[in-house]
Amino acid sequence: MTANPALPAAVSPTSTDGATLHRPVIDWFDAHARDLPWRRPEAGAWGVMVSEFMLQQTPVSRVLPVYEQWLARWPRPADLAAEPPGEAVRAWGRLGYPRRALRLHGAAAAIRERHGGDVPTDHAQLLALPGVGEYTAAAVASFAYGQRHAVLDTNVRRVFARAIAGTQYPPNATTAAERKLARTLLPDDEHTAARWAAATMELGALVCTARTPACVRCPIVAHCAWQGAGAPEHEGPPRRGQTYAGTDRQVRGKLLAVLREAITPVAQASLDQVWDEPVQRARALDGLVADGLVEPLAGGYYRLPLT
DNA sequence: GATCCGTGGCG
DNA sequence: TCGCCAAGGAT
Repeated sequence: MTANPALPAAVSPTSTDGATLHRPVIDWFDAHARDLPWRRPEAGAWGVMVSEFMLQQTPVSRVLPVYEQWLARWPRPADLAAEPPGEAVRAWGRLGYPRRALRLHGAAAAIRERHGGDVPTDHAQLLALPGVGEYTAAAVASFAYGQRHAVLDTNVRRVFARAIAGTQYPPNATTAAERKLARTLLPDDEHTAARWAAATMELGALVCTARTPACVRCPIVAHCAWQGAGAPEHEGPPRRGQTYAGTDRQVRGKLLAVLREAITPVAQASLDQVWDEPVQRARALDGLVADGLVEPLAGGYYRLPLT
């Protein structure tokens, strides 16, 4: 990694190092961490994994009720794997991105087949599961099994961007420099590293928030490069806004909402009512079928997938 | 690396 | 009101 002339003092050894931050951040976490169900010991690795799938791009408040119902119905991976994938899609409700439900079902099946029904402890084996990427593999290994991994989600990236790099926001896509920084800042001790991972995420979620950070409540504000620089506004191109109205995603959502509520197969004519434009409507439905979220039947009927 | 993939709350 | 944002992953 080459020195960035735009960030002189921010990354210099005179500002701070990881060890300086560990204690105040972890102490703050011990005092202020939310009591979330997937953080309780009884959640187990499966509970942690379910929560991580649901929390991908979805706020905690909306995940909570679905998570409780999900774990009550499918307390082990094999319980979910025994059901049709469409049941996972139905139980997913309105969490959004329903392909996650399909992947979670697929992960449960893989856990049953390849790991004897137990969520694997090995990072590489976690990463090989459907729907498990770099972040989720590290999160499950760290939160469920107490291992030492750099857990780099949007919260942690924002905390590091401000505290270390001195910028308001991290880059749009995760960079090699960010990964290296996260590894450098990771405490040596395994248990402490796992606490650090959870603590930095929580700090980003509760204090170092995207819109209006509560710096007066920040345990490391005295070490924060961004605050030290006067909290400069983000420069450069705007961070990609995601339009939704009128997109295929909206149409897919409307189609799938009908199918989730239906116990019996749904006729084409019923699906046609959710969107006027026929070309886009057909494209959206084809996409759902291609993704395995919808199963086409003879005679123009559709349902959530049984296989 | 850019794009696609849902949904809803909030300032 | 409406753009922004929320514990990403797959292609």
